[in-house]
Amino acid sequence: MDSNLTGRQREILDFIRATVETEGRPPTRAEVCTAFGFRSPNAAESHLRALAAKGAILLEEGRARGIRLPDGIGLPIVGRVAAGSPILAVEHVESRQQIDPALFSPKADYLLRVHGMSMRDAGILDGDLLAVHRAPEARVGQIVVARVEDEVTVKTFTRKGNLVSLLPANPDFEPIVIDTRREPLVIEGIAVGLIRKGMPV
Amino acid sequence: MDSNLTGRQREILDFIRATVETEGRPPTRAEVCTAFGFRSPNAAESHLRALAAKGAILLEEGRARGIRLPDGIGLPIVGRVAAGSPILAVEHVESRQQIDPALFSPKADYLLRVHGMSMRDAGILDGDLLAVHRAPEARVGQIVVARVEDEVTVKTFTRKGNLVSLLPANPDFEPIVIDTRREPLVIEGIAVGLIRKGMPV
DNA sequence: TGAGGCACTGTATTTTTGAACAGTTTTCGC
DNA sequence: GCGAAAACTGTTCAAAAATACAGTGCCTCA
Repeated sequence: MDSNLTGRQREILDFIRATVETEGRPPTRAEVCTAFGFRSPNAAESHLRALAAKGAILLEEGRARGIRLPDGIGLPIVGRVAAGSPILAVEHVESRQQIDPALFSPKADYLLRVHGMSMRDAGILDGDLLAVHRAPEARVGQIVVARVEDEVTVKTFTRKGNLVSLLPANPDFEPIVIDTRREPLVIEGIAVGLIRKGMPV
Repeated sequence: MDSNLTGRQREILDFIRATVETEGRPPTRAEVCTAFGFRSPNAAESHLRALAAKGAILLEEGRARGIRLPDGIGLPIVGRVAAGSPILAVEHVESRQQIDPALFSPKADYLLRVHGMSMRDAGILDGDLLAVHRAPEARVGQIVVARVEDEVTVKTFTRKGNLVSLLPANPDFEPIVIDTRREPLVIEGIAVGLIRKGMPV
């Protein structure tokens, strides 16, 4: 939806987003012009048309500031991940949650629904939404989302040379040890926070 | 700031908030008129003036939809609560967090910063932000924020007749038992969710 | 009881915006 | 080096929006 934009169109879209964020309303054509130094309102107009044609924005005709940003997208909630497909593939997105990614730091890229109790002692329970920042690498001690043999798992990351250990936080579970010379280990991201909706009764 | 508004002014302000929420931009005078059935744009105009005079909104003159809502306040984060003062007293509010209260259900009224590990086995750790819905009563099994002898504590609520037990979720801690005929027990709210910002390293 | 604030009607005028029409320059794939 | 899309300039005009001015009815409070 957002991907096939030209560089300039992306800049314009970012400006619209920023304006909505900081001023609480979309910009006018004229405001786009001053922001980018255009001398003709039609420069803005045609960019908006292009963005609307690509579905990046919606234009309501005849209304002042009639630019709509297609819905508050929010963070995707990723459920069970099928083997061999990327974690953010559409079929894994259960729903979306309207949350500011910058609530966490570094920013969260998605929320992973946690299955099982293997991280219980780290206060990560079954059903929790783990806020994950996409990152290809991790430091020792960080809680990571990793993919091992096409299984997505949440564990604490440690490493000794080529030997990576993924540690559970629950004595009922066994660590996963991987020799990275033989088996590939894909870090999908690092945990940056957690959201629990509702409390177990 | 928000309190000394007339009934009608409050309605108008709520409408403005709703419009920003659903449409992503503030309403025009004309839109206020149609929403309330006014026949004169000046009805809207004077209400906006009144709201601006009371600081409930900011008006930018000469701009279409030039209504600004003074910043999204968000949920208060309550830190340590001093003895004898209400939990939402200003001096307890560490800061505020821009989160939709309706993320949780029932809605969260504030976020309580958790101190200590007495609820560890319920996945509630030191430093977590507990989303709390204000409620004067609780059902057995719910995790509550309670005030006992001027101490604010988070525990699981149980009751047998006049005997209320507040159970920790950690064997290192002792339950608190209260005879409600003798000691008063104030339920400040029930836990409806949890947010953890950052992960222990 | 009458002065003042609130909540409106009604009309008019100016700005701000959106949007159409007609062109020019640049970039880039082919 | 041709042609098309992208990225603009410049001008114009009508609709949308802000805003001023002149009133009316109702309620409250002194």
